[in-house]
Amino acid sequence: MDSLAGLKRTHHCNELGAGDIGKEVVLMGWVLRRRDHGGVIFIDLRDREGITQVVFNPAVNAEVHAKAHALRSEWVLAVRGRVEARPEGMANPKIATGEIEVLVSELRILNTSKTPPFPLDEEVEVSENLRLKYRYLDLRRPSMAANLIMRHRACQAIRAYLSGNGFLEIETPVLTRSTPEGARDYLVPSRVNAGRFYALPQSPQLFKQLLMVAGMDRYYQIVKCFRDEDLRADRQPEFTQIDMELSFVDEEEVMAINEGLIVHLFKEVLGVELSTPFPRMTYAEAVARYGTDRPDTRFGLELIDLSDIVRQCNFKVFRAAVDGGGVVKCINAKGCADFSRKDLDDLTAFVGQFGARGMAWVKIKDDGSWQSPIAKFFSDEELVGMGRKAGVEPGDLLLFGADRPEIVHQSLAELRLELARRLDLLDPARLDFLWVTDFPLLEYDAEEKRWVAVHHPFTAPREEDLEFLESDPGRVRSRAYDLVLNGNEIGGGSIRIHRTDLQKRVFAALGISDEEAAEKFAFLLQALEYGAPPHGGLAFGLDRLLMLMAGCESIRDVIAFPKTQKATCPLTEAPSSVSRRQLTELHLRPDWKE
RNA sequence: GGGGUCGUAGUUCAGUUUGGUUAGAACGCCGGCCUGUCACGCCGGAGGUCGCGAGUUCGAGUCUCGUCGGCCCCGCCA
Repeated sequence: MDSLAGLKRTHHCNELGAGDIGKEVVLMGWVLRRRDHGGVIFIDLRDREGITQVVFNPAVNAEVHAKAHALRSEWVLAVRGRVEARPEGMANPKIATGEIEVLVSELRILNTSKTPPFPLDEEVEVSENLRLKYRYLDLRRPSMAANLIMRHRACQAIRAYLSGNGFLEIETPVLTRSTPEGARDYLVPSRVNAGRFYALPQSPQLFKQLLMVAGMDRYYQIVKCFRDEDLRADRQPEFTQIDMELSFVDEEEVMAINEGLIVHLFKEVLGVELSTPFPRMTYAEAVARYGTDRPDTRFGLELIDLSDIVRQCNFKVFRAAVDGGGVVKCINAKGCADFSRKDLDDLTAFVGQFGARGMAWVKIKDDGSWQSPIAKFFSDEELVGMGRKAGVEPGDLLLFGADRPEIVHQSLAELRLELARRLDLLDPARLDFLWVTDFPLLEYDAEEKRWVAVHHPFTAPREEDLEFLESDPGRVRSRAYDLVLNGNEIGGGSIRIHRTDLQKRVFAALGISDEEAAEKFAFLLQALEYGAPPHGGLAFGLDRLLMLMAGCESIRDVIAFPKTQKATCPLTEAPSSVSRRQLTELHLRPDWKE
């Protein structure tokens, strides 16, 4: 093994090109592949940035060539040599440095390596568990390195933009207090205060409001947040938000500044020019047309409301749904009348996951007649009415949902996406941003038998709806807004309540008593009494945003050290058990078996 | 808490439907040959608790039950 002493790297492995021919250079990196011809030996040398072919020629330097015979995958090398043009017709267009190679005159073996447990050349998919266990190897793979480089550039672009727009980057505590509402907290026991616990923040929500009261005017932070809930492809127990808050603004200004941020980010990182303002849609319209508050607007297949038409019909399922306060809606899958019985059964099972108890369908035949198990239940007038409203043409397929609105909306919204996947309607090149506004302030939680905040309890209600806060809470709209990209919620925020009296009224509407509010939120209510300015903000889910920008299927691919679906880390084997003594110090008595 | 799916060589997989000789392939690895390759090529070789545990059977990678783990989803995630 050799020393680095006296040798300095001159270039990364992506840098050299035809313009460098003749230069003496020093490269350092890992052996990606070796091609040993017995005579000449080629090594693809890889570092974070790219790949360069280095050549050992026995005719040029027999000693160095002999040494190179021993090289194996992932050994760490320093090479000194001259940049040479590749022989005529030997250029490799697949790599950035493909026009040249480095003819090595000095080889130093800085470290050897065991044979890696999986190939690092991206030719085969490797199980994610193994990748996570050897994440330091997985991250050497060019695509993963590129994701982390992109993440860095995104964070730099975000900081530059926000700093340039008067935002201060201010850190908030990670050890803070548990507050009711929202996700389950990660708790940290206090050694110094027996029986007391810190909570890791679900978001810096209250601190950023306090910073507004403190006169900081504009705050941002790229910050870790923690939620102890079950994981998904786009959900990790710790994740990163771009968090911000602004004083003396209304929702228009918050949205305008964030459109600017997104435009800047996509230009800097992806070189994509976006046009603003982004389209907007109210929550009510989004749910009515798409069944969801985060519609993917890259394709049609919108929901069509037939409730009024079938109100009196003879099909019991439809009539009962409407009579019971539900709705009947359909999707017109244009040109899908050739779906087989099995296709329809699959789709019925698919919507079943979301609570739909069945799925009626109609195929429109070439002569315009309806082929359907349920057609016989409808009058001509009803058939004509439905057909007209759904815009049917021969060859179309109508798929129906009839139930409580939540079930119809969720199942048809998911069905719409499933159809789009099957029909290949999701254009990966398109970036459809959409602001969704006018969310309801509260929704009724049947399980808890009380009203809960749709966004969070500090969201300001719309002034003109305030009169209904006590009499008809579900009717009150909030000053909240979400930003949606291709059907993914990438950010959300609101104008906050900045007056104590209103905050107390909202707590009351949420069934939080004065005593409980005083106990849990005293610091916030008190702060609002000392000249809190009008303020509002927004937070982006950075991991999710980067996942979409990188075209990945999972946020794990844009996080250096993510956790598995069971919230474990195969690399460190966290979470781990701890010593009896540590528990005792924390005043915890275990009730589990070792 | 629930549903689905996967677990076989270092890796990616086939074999499981219908139980039956010595569990295969490709890549990787090791050795040999090879001076223009770039997923180099040619020859040879090593490498397996079939996730784990019970059960059924003359016999289990294959069937049954349980269990552990990965991934996807529902619930949950203000």
